[in-house]
Amino acid sequence: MNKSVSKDIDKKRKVFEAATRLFAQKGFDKTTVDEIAESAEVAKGTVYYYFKGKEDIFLFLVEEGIAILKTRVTDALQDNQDNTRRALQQLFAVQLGFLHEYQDVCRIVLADVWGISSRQEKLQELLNDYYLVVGTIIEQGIKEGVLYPQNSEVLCTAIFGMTVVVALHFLNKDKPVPWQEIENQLNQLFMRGVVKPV
Amino acid sequence: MNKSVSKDIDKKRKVFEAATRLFAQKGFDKTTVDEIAESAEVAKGTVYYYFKGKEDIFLFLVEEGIAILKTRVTDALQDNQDNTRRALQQLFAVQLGFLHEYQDVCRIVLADVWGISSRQEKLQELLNDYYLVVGTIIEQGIKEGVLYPQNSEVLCTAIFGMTVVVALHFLNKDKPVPWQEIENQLNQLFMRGVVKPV
Amino acid sequence: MNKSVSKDIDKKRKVFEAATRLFAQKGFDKTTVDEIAESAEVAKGTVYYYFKGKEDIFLFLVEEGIAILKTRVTDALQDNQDNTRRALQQLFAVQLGFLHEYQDVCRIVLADVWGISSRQEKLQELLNDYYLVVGTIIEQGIKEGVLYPQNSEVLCTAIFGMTVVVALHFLNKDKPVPWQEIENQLNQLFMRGVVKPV
Amino acid sequence: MNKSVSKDIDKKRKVFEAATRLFAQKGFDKTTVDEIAESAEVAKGTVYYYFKGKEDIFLFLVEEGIAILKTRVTDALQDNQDNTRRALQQLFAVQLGFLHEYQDVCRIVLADVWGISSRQEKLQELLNDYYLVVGTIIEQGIKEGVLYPQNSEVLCTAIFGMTVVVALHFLNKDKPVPWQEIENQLNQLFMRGVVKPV
DNA sequence: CATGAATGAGGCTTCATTCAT
DNA sequence: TATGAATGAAGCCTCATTCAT
Repeated sequence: MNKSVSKDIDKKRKVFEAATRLFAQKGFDKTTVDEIAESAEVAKGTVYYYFKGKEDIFLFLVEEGIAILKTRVTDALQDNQDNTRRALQQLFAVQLGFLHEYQDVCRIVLADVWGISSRQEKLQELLNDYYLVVGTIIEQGIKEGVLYPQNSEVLCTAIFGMTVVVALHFLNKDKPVPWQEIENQLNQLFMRGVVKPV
Repeated sequence: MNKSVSKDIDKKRKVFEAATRLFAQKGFDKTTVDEIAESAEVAKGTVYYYFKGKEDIFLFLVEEGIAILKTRVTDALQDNQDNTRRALQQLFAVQLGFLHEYQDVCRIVLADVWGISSRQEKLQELLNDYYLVVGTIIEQGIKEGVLYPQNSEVLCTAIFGMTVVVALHFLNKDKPVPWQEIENQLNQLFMRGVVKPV
Repeated sequence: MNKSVSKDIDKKRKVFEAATRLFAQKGFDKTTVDEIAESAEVAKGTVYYYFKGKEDIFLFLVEEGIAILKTRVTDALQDNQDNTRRALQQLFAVQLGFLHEYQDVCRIVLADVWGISSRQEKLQELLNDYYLVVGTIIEQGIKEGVLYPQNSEVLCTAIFGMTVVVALHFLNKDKPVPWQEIENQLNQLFMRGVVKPV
Repeated sequence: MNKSVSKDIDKKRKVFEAATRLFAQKGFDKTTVDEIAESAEVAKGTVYYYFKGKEDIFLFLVEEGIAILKTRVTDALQDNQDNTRRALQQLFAVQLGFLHEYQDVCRIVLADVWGISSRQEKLQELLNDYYLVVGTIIEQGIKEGVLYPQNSEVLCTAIFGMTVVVALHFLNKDKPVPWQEIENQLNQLFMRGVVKPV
């Protein structure tokens, strides 16, 4: 009985994982349900037993992904509530770590967040939720005088954008990603910019 | 004869523009050739008279887009070869301007650039070409001692990522985009970071 | 044990009744086994425990329906063997009463009886059986000189057709069906036609 | 060029005729688009080039069928406006003639007019339209004192029902249908009933 | 040059049925 | 006796592409 229960979860998870892999590789539209089923080693009907449809898998997957990122970031920021400097450093670390672990989900999100279909609307909602979390810590830093005054919306989208694009760029290459170097450099960028003072 | 030639060019351009518009609105896959033809006010066969197929329109469009961006950036950098500080400022201005003017093309490219399948490879090649241009000026700046020493690949992908994601984020909202504010803020980020010195 | 037996019967009946309801509402093909199971408040497997399949439920239901009608008509006719006039009156009364009481079954049967494929053949056989019963009384009436000489096959199918179509027409409207008026009018039609003699 | 035009019409008509045949034989739900295409000797895509979908074919077919019947009946009734007796006789003749020619459409209508899905609603609307035409002549006959006073709605549905069911019953047999005998007998039914006066 | 009728491969989804428990 | 997870055949429909004119 234990076995059957674990098996059930197995099948749903297998579908879920196969879909993530394939969506990241080929995009939502180019991925067929047949491929998902085959890659998950279940019958096509099984996909529909656990999910209402292709769209449903997508949403499930993205929601879960962003939820995890949000949780991690929230936790990290809360642990450093009294130290904005450290909080920002943690932000980079957490985002890069997430990219490392969940690069597939990130690719999916990035590929679909532009455009205007209904699917994207839901996605942007989720992402905006996430920006809010980061925005809060930034505004707090500005109020405390730790950060220069500036538009927090610009800043947190910039942070997200640079982290993600840098990471995905390196992940696309065959060489191992210099995670530590990236993290350090982004931190430096934040601490002093890139242009030396005159 | 003059008339017929201008008409021909007209039809090809109309198809091209309709495709751009639709790809940006609904994505490559969700756009049908029927729609393109209708939106361009030509018969479906005409689309195939001027382009080899849907994919062909896409490539045409993307190549042209990136070529324009590359030209603009190259020009801007060359005009400021002796002043890295100004060159970087111009880089932001040009990138943001391009996003503003060609947001349709940008959406299309960006929606497709993050996967790892075959079509994306072509795209990434084009993008890497572009990174090279930007990388050159950065390395020069480092050598000249104007920029802090750092990995130029990280920096130029970071620049690209932050610009793009910020711009598209604001373009997706209904309000007008605060282009000037964004440009200033990204410049400041580069000049001094965001964290005040202790 | 008593309890379990009564329960069993309960479940089979519940499935049967749910199926009847749904078949009448949405037709055989548009009704799914899932719906039947849900509507009967049993698991899907249970449906297959009691019936060989969807088709089996259908046949069970139709056979039972026609059998009831046949019994009622036979009884009514036998009670009036010596009075053809009354027998015909009873025929209308019984048919209309049956349509009233079993309109679900009637809809199901009637929706399927007019094709010419294999399933319908079985149905038409059952119906022909029924026609025979009615035909007998008519022929007797003719022989006795109570009815005008005529083709009994035409007459009994006409009786069936007019009764059914009239009844279902009114059942499809939202207003209450004027059963008594219909019965009287059909009787009058048989007694004197609708056209006044010149 | 003439040829191509006639060919075009040909293809649409071929689809249309194949669908009619199959719907009548196996019912709407049991008929697949593949079968329609194959039976019409066109590619599956062609079916969708001319019709929006299976439902669309159905509607087209039924609308056309009922429209023809309505026209014929209207014409016949108008030709006998001053003679209700003859008008009724013509009504039987026209209905039976229509059943003879368009038995497929009739089967389809009959099979689908019961039940309550959206498809049927449209159908019942069409049929009610038809009843109205027949109802008018009946009411006129009553007003003129040619017919016995009675509910015209009951009468015209009864006429339709008996005609159709009788005709289809005989068409289902292998023997040739005794059209003349049926027509005469139904006329007699209307002129004097079936029961001799005491 | 330009057209649009015609195609057929391929995608998404539904659902009756089976079977291990 | 009763269940419900799992299946896969089969249906409907879309759409990029071709080709005769």
